[in-house]
Amino acid sequence: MSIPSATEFVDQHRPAGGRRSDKRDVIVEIFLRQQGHIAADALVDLVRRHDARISRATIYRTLQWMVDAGIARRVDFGDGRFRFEHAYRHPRHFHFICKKCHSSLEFLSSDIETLIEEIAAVRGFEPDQSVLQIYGLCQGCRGGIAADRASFPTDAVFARDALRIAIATERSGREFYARAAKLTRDARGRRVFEKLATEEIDHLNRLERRYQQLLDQHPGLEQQPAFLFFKGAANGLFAAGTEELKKGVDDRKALLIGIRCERGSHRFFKRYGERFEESEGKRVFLQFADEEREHLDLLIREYRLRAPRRRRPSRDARRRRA
Amino acid sequence: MSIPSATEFVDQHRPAGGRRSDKRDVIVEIFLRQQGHIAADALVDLVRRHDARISRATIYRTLQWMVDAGIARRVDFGDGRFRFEHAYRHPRHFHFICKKCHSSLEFLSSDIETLIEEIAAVRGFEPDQSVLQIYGLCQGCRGGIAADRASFPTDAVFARDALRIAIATERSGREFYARAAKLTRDARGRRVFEKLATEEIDHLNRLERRYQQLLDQHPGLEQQPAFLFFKGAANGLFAAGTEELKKGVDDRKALLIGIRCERGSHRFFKRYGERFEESEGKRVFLQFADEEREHLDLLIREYRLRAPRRRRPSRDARRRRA
DNA sequence: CTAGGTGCAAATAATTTGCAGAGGC
DNA sequence: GCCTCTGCAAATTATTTGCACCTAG
Repeated sequence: MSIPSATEFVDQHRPAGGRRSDKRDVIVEIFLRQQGHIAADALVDLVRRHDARISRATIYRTLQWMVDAGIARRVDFGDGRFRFEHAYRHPRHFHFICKKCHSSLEFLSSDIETLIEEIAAVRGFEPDQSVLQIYGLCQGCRGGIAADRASFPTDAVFARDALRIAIATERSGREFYARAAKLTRDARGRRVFEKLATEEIDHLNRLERRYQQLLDQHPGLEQQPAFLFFKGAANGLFAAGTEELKKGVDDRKALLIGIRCERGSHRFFKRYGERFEESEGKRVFLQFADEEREHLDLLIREYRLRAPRRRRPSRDARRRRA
Repeated sequence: MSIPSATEFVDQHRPAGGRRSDKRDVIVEIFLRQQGHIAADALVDLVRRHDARISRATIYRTLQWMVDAGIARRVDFGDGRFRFEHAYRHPRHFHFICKKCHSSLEFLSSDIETLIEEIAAVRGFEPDQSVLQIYGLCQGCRGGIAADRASFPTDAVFARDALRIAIATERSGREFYARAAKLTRDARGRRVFEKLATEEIDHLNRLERRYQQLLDQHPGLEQQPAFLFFKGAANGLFAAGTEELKKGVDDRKALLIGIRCERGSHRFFKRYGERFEESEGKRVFLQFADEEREHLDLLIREYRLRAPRRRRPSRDARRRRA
């Protein structure tokens, strides 16, 4: 389950019944080396520099082949020509497009995607892919400081942001459980929350170590602007639990609240992670989802072990028995 | 300040130093009669049916002229040709595009637009216009019931949705003030909240009358699917106030809370209304914004009138005086 | 041997432009 | 009369295709 190399990535996507060809391999290889998007014509230039005998038609055909195979995506900035960007370690995303210098910034927003899905459901539409392009002026062209166009692999930034979301989620979980422990009078319930809080701290530490590792691997990564924006993920998950705390909570109830939170977290990360092509970021999402799932299973087992508190049989029952 | 007719709309947008021409007028007139979007070629057919001597080039040139003047918008569905839609009583919007039957549904989401602005600000980008196209399968092509393609003027649906948001906001305001009145122990504070609640009911009634009027004007309008989606507007505004109620509130504090809520509401509707071309929906937004502003001013005056409660001078002060 | 793959040149398709003449102000 | 608008045909631009040839399996 490790991340494939570029060659493996292409091989995985190669359609059955196709033949190999040196020229196509050259074109694909040069294409995959590109950061961001490239127009067909620009790719022709690049390829020609390498081998002048490769014709323009072949390059167009290969581009089409890559799009069909899922190796490339065709994007349209509305200026009458298509650009292509590769999918290798490069999730689908949205674009800010500068009208002046024609540069573009990439980003993704889980919140926007969630809203799109909600609205589509209301209108009975089954969305398949969304194109969001925001035209305007970039920082540089507005006379501000130009954002550094250092070409970090999107994948690394994506992984970083995925980890940041995971960390934010754990933090918010830790805070919730700590607060819950303070508020809970029932001793057993309190102990459950305390344990949950400790576990969140453990998990948080692990995530933070992994984050640090990633930063060590890519010096300067932390300063890269955000790629993946999210608000709902971390904020929404624990909100529902807060209300219930007021009613007083015993150990089983506490476990139930924990189960609900972990399940929400698990689902969000699972669902979101599944949306992406193989990449470090996808792995962060899915791994975190798995970890939440494990924790969830543990809580469920714990819940089942604790028999419901014996209640004094009701007056009716006592009378009937007598 | 009434809504201009189509002719007035064109005249308002006509650039200075241009000359009139019958042919162009014909093209513009036929174009403005269209619902939804139309490809240049299709417009050529339509215009030719009216006057066969108008050349293709003139129609392309007029289309360009309309886009420059802000009468038309050019939209790109990525299939290699542009479509045009007019701006007259037709706010900018997003599209669901069916990959099978090539139909399209229009919608707008204040929440998505807010998120876009927030993200743009973080990335230092100054957004000017956003293109959001969601490709997939429409209800009809999925084998469900086809949505009725009854061609309601977008403007009417937009106005309806704007009123719905305003009504939802008032409702949530009324509920908040009623709850606040119940929770407030201080008699003067309670009376302030009670008065606010009554005022909201008045306002709500007025809005509902207006809504009914609109429905009477356009039979079948209520059944049209939603065009404008919103979640944040009504929900978010009164949330902050709820926390404060717990701390106990006197009349001045109650007024302050009311002021904050009305101000939030005013700002949202003002800002959102200003984004649109002249239309019934824009008017609903701006009028509602004005009404909130009036209410706000009233509250502020009321607040100023009420002197702060006299406090017993502190022990230090008494000692100093002695 | 045969189904793809490739090169070349020609075709396409939507849109734009040069230029001569028509027409609004 | 001047400057803009219009019609026609030719140009442009990015992309696709027909066809003869090539080559991997």
